[in-house]
Amino acid sequence: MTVTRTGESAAAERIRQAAIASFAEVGYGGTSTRQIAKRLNMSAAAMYPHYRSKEELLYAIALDGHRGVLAAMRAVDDSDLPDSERLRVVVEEFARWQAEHHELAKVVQYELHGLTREHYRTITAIRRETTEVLAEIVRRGIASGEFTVGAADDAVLALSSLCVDVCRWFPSRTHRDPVVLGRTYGDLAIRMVR
Amino acid sequence: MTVTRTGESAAAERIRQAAIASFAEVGYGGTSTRQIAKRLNMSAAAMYPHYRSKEELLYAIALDGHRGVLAAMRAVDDSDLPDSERLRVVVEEFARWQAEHHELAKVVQYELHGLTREHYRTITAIRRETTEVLAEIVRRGIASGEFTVGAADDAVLALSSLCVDVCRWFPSRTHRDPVVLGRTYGDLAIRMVR
DNA sequence: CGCTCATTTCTAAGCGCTCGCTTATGATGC
DNA sequence: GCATCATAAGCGAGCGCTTAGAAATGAGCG
Repeated sequence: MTVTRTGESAAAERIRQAAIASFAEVGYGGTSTRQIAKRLNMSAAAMYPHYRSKEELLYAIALDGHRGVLAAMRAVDDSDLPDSERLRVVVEEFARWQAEHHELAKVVQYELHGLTREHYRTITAIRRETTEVLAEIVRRGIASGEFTVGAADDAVLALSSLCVDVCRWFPSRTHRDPVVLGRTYGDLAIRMVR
Repeated sequence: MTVTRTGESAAAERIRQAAIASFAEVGYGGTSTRQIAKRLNMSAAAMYPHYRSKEELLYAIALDGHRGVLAAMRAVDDSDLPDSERLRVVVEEFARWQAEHHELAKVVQYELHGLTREHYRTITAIRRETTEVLAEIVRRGIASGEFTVGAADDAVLALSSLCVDVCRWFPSRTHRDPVVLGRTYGDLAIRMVR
């Protein structure tokens, strides 16, 4: 997941990683471009050949993160599975991803206020696709009678909330393993809708 | 809930409210003391007779918020109720509070990185008390056999997550009424543990 | 009620520092 | 030898916070 993407220099990747760490720790507004550079023993201006501004750096991170979680969920979503199993697997992966990438996830979930209006819109469009993955499963489960929960929208909202919030506290004294956490949350998800 | 507290000037209250709005919108690091003053048509220095620093202002807000949600939950917690009803009422109130005070809640949940180490410790101590309110209910429900969920700790974590995350997205197109949201979340909570 | 006086809370100005970002220029590698 | 990526230096603006002093406030008292 820290694989260098095609068409991107290793330095750009390192800058993004340093920015993620700092944004997650003290927020976008609380991070200066000089702090990011310092983490890499670079000069303060070294970022600008790779990202034209601090906002573009945030946008690149947000785009990467949102695409990452969407791809991860779609990769494990299998419409041939029984509805309960299908939901379990997807929630497992959602929660696991938030734990595994908790710093990136923090930026993705809490620091978007630093984006321009246009960039923000692009990001929320991807977010809607992520929600839709869960929504389709829940709607089908209700239609088939396998889920007994009343309102599909509310259940989807709650399931998303549950998973998203992982990045706020992970890791904790009691939870350090993303896979174990995923299994726990997968179980709780099924309890909630069935 | 916006009642002026004893021993506090009206100006201090107005400054806190302006700071909450700005911290919630662009983060603690993204807010300058001049921006807070501007919202009140005050000079930039007007804050300092009331709060000795920007960090003390954040601390006052965080303290107020954490005490508020703890008091709200304790006020509705009734140990004579059946475990399910008891849990429902408390979760209802927790979720409702996060929705009702979503700006304050955002600061309380996401901006604590601006606190000194010592202030942070004081805050997390209050937070543990809040978790404990839920934990006692869940543990008792499991002991009595009314709840079938396996791990009490995991269930408490998930219930907290569910409620805390409300402040991240509230209000939305589909959810604007804190009381209605509370009822929805109360139901989902019981489904999760029973 | 009107008046005084100490205290509190405001404003204008500004200190030293850091901010995001640009420029000019030198090093690096296909 | 040309594009790419780094650097040091620095621009104008804004940062948290302090100071000096003016205005507002409220208690005590004739």
